[in-house]
Amino acid sequence: MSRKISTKPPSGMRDFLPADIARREFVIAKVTEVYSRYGFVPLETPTIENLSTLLGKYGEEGDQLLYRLLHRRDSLARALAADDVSEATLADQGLRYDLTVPLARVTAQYSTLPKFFKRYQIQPVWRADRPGKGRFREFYQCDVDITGTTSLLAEAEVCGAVAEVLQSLGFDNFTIRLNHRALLRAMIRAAGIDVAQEGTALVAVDKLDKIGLEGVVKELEQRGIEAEQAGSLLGLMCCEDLLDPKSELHKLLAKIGCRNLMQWTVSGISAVSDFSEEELETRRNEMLLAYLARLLPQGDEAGQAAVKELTEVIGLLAHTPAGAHVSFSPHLARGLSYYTGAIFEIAVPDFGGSLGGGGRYDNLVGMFGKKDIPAVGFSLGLERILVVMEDRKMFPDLKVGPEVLVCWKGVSQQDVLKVTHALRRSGLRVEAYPEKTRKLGAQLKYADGLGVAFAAIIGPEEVEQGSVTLKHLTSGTQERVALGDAVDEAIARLSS
RNA sequence: GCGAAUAUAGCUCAGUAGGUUAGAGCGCUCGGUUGUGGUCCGAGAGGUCAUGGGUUCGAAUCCCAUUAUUCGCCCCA
Repeated sequence: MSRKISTKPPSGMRDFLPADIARREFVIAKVTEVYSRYGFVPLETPTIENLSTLLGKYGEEGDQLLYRLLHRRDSLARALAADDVSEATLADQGLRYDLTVPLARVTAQYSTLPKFFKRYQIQPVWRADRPGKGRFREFYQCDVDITGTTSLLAEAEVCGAVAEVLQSLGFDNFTIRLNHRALLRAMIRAAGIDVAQEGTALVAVDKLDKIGLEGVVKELEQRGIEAEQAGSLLGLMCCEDLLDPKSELHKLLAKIGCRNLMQWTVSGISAVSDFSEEELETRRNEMLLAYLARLLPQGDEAGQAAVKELTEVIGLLAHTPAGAHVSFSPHLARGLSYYTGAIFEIAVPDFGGSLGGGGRYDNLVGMFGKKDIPAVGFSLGLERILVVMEDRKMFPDLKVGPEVLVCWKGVSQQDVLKVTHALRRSGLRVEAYPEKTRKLGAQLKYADGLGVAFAAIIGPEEVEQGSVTLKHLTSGTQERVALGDAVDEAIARLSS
């Protein structure tokens, strides 16, 4: 025996055994079916991209999580011999980090693509991240994107497609959270926070669900943002809570001494008054947007435009499968830096982390130095979906492997193959026991372990009369039938 | 990147006042005579106790380092 070598796959990466593949393919089949019905076409791009393609698209954090590939052969020797040897000089390529940037590259590269390129792409991506539950270093994303238009109909289409995928998989209580990059920026401005602090502020707010209001204020203070500004930001981002004078948020702002609190409360009352009581239930999103429009300075055109855009998107989404699931979430902030407009994220109850996310990115294609092409897309995380579906036992009984094992004794291997093929011609999934055994029992035991429904037993007598003995393993009953149509009938009879 | 815990058979785990030959369950192999599995009974194989060093007459057990895994923090699908 040679030295022991670890047989585990690398950390954060997995082997997909046959049963895993069955579940993955089940989900992928639904995804492709829905996406193609929405008019999306498939695309695949290389595992490896040049670092120049990848770097600078995902923000600083993202750049650090890239898997980088060393130069090869002579150029590696040259890189090592150079004066300044670092991660940056030793690598020139990397594994793709997502599917959006490769799409942007492809869109910039091929002028022959349709003006409105609707593509879906289901491939693995790699991130040199710390693995955890539902979090891997190699994982599949299922992306849909539409390039070439700023029309909000595109937003509605990608959200509708994603919602329909989730519905067809059996999810009913998911939420598509919706926000807007420009709105986030407007809220930060309105709170009196320096735009340079935007990134750090959003990171802190993103933790709201985890650490609570007080926690966010503390976190923001640690990052050099004063309590009052922090409070104002929270007031804007959680304005729904402002409508309730008894909410935690109200107490917090009062404690901090937020100057706007009184005026904001009044705006809230007036925003609510435009809607009937019934409408407040059904049109919560529109009401919140109307409220936010009052909270932001009227002169902030970018902010007001963002509110208007979101209102339109929500109006359009009402006519798609996403309509009932969309929820305007002003504190939603997504990490990737390339988003420019609407941003989305999918949440399901009792699962930390999202099933997917997306948004509009109008400047990404232009970063390749060609003309700007606007785009919007949505990405589903396949493993997240699988984790949740497994937890909730949402999979049907997926058949995998053969349904018949040919067991034999006292006959030639030629006879075994003859019968095996005859059974396969009936459309059955058939495996033949490959080795000669002394005991038939060993073969039946193997059949049991395989999980096949039937054993097809042949011996000299069966070969003689061109028949086969079919044994139904769960019931133990068996019949000897002639090869051919009689097999189908016997299988149906024994299965029932 | 920081903190904590864990590492014994293919799998799940027992096993400390340091003491012969390291155990169990499951799984695996063989047997309980002819062409019938699951249950039952019997037998067997399988471990340099993560790796390297130290303390000791003696280490799976105590100490140190390394590696890997898991869980928090950070960030994300």
